[in-house]
Amino acid sequence: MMKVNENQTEHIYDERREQIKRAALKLFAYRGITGTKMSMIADEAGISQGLTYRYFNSKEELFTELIQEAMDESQSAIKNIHHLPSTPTEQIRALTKIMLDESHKHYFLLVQQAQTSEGVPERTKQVLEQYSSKDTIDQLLPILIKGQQTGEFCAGDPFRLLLLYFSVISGLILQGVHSEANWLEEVDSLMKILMK
Amino acid sequence: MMKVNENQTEHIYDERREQIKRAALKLFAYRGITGTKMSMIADEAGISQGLTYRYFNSKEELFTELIQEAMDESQSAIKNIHHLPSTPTEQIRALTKIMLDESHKHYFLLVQQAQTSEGVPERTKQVLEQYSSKDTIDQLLPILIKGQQTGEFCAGDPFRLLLLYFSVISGLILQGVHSEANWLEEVDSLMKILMK
DNA sequence: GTCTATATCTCGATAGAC
DNA sequence: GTCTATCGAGATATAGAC
Repeated sequence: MMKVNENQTEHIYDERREQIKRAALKLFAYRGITGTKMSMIADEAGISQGLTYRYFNSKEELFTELIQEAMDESQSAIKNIHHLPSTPTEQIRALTKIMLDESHKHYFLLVQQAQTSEGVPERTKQVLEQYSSKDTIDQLLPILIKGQQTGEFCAGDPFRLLLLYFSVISGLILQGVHSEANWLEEVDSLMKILMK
Repeated sequence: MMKVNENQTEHIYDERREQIKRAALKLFAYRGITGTKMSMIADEAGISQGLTYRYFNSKEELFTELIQEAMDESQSAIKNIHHLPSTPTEQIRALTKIMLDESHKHYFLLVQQAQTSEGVPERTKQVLEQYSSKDTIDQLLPILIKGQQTGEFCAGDPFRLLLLYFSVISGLILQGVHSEANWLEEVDSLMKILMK
């Protein structure tokens, strides 16, 4: 008969954890780990600074957990692409749109921040390497090669082409942060990089 | 007869200033202003931490001076493009190569960092706005429009096309930091964004 | 569970010896 | 001119009251 209460307590606990993570994601994505203070995260989440440490042992742990989530998220986005039964062009277009989409932006920004700035803790680097951009691209290689065979995509080293393409997308997301630009409408312009 | 000594002293002073600036540029570009500690800059320059303050009043001043320099540098790169008497395609290609070039990379990265991360001091923001990316693109508009008239470039809003293109370049530079990729060979792939 | 208070540390900036 | 020592602000992380 203790069960219900226990579950409820656990539920509240998880909720608060998520609340802190949402606040932290937003801040980390825009300001990086060194530029984000724990007090800012607490403010954004509407709780006291000290309480944050009841849910996360350190700033580093919080940051790393978010990176892990972001990686999982992008992995599953790529997995889903393969299940869409359409042309390579449409598959890449769909993935591009997901990446540029408002709801995924923070995650991609966070990873971008972590990969480019050097003030990242050792523990976090390990998570980043675990799913390297190389693996991500390896998964997309079959799609690109098929597109080259059908004549939709241009010739050239498929790996290098994909690396270029996704570097471009990542860069655009970062750039768009301030300019308020919405590159979603420019997907076709971007895809010209891959097209014949 | 004091003149010679005075000049020499001044020369040594300027040399050291440049030495600090070189060290700071490298660090700021990769780690941002909040991720870079004055002690790191001093280490990189091979001097003591305290000495840095004999040459710059504050970290902010050092950062802002570098931003100013980076802006001047990119402005003059764009000015020079107009004096090259060649086709629009060649002009844009030349500018792209300059931006991706090793020697300019740090400057472009620094500006990128400053424009995207939020922990930037107020004074620096003013310098950034002084030469906004809008002005930069405005200067290149005639080239793009000419290219559209000659049929080299694709149709579409010239401003939006250029903004997209230079966002792509900036993003690539950032992305390339760690992957050691050299996108110089990919200039033609990138320019497909603009081409017919 | 949550907040306030505080110990501890890190960093920017200054002071003073050489 | 340069270094070492140190101050003071602000941040992370902990402790203790409610």
